[in-house]
Amino acid sequence: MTTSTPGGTTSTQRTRLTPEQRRSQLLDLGVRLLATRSLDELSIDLLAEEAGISRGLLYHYFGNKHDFHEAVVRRAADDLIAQTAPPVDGEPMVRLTTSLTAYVDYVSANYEGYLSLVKAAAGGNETLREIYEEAREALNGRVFRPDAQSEIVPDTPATRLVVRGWSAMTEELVLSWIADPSGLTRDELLEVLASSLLAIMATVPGLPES
Amino acid sequence: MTTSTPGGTTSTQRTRLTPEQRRSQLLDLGVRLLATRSLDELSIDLLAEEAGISRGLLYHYFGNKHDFHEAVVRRAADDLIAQTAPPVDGEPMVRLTTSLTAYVDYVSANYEGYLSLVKAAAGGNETLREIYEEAREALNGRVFRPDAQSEIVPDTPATRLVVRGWSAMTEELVLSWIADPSGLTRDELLEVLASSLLAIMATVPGLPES
DNA sequence: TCACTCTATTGACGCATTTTCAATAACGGA
DNA sequence: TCCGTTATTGAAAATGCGTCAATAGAGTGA
Repeated sequence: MTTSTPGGTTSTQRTRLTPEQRRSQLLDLGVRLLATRSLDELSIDLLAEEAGISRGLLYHYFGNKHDFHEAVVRRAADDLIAQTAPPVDGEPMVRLTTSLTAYVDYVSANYEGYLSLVKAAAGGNETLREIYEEAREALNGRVFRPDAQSEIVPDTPATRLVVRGWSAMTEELVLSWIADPSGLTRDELLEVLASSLLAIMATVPGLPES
Repeated sequence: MTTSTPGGTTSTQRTRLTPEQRRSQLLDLGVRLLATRSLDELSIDLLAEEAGISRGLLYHYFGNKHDFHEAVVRRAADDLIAQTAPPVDGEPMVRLTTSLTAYVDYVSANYEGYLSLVKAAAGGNETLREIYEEAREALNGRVFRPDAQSEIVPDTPATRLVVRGWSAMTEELVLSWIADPSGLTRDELLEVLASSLLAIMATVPGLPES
């Protein structure tokens, strides 16, 4: 004799949203929660409670915990790329500076979102790393110019490598600076970032004069 | 009727080690296994099987899975610091170069161990990050000189920040270079790393002439 | 205003993995 | 050779992920 009355005495009050609203809510929440915790420190229980939903609903929208994480990271990455797009034309260095400024301001404004992205990259599986790599590549690619000779940096294996390094430095600098801005103003930070790209490039052996 | 004969027919053969030996074995194994998997992809079952022990024993030595992870990361960090210690005296730049060389060679030789350290840092909880921070700090500190005026870089908030950035670049460059060494020889890489530290420092505003 | 349909949402169950703990057996000393 | 200490075990409890049939909001047509 199986009494099947889910809910029991106190019938729970449901709030029914459109799929897009719910999905969006969950992703936003995920970005926030995953900025400070790692994935396995985040229980579905907590997530569901914070969102005010049942555990089951998460599985309706995202297949499982990892897929959810992936979706969260992808949202953070897309957001980053979209909001830091460089201007289509102008002087190369001006374009770079503009893009850099947008990057610094974006990370300042979306510290949590950016952290969930970065953390996922190092800690996570192949897919997560790919999402991060893609975002990183999109940012790095702005340093090179597919067209014309107006590129800031010549495109060789060595410079590709070094730009990766500069990119890592930029990320670390911006995150650390936000955590403790004493020592540099925002503009000084930007100046250091832009100048150091050129300065570092000058140390790479065997490059044609720019 | 509860037959309580653990082991059943085939009595298992135990190998009894001293606590230090066992701890060491488990940590080494952990470093190796966590280089390619993330913590939740590593089951205690697998770990126990690889080590040739029962699941229970792991909990005797390390309280739980996370504590084990922490111990693994701490070992990797200690190892790194010990093996890349700079010479006690000599020209500042020579000491730096020596230490840098040791760093590059260490990461080359211990790619897996270094990866478990780095992955843990970014992906993990507060404690893990602290362990990484500590190691990073120990490495960065070598750029500054607590004594005398023979320091390579003056010690100010701004330079502290920038050295962090340079350090992140170094890590990224070395890891990427190991993954794909085309483009630069080992010596060229070292040259780029050392020179770029100076080059980047030159871009920091408001520093006394060195 | 009232069925009626569609589907967002739920809660309990099944399963895998972690964690606990009393029982067991290897080693060293007398 | 016996004995005590403690490294080690295995089974059972606890915890957390994932599934699924059942439930209830919200719009629609009469």
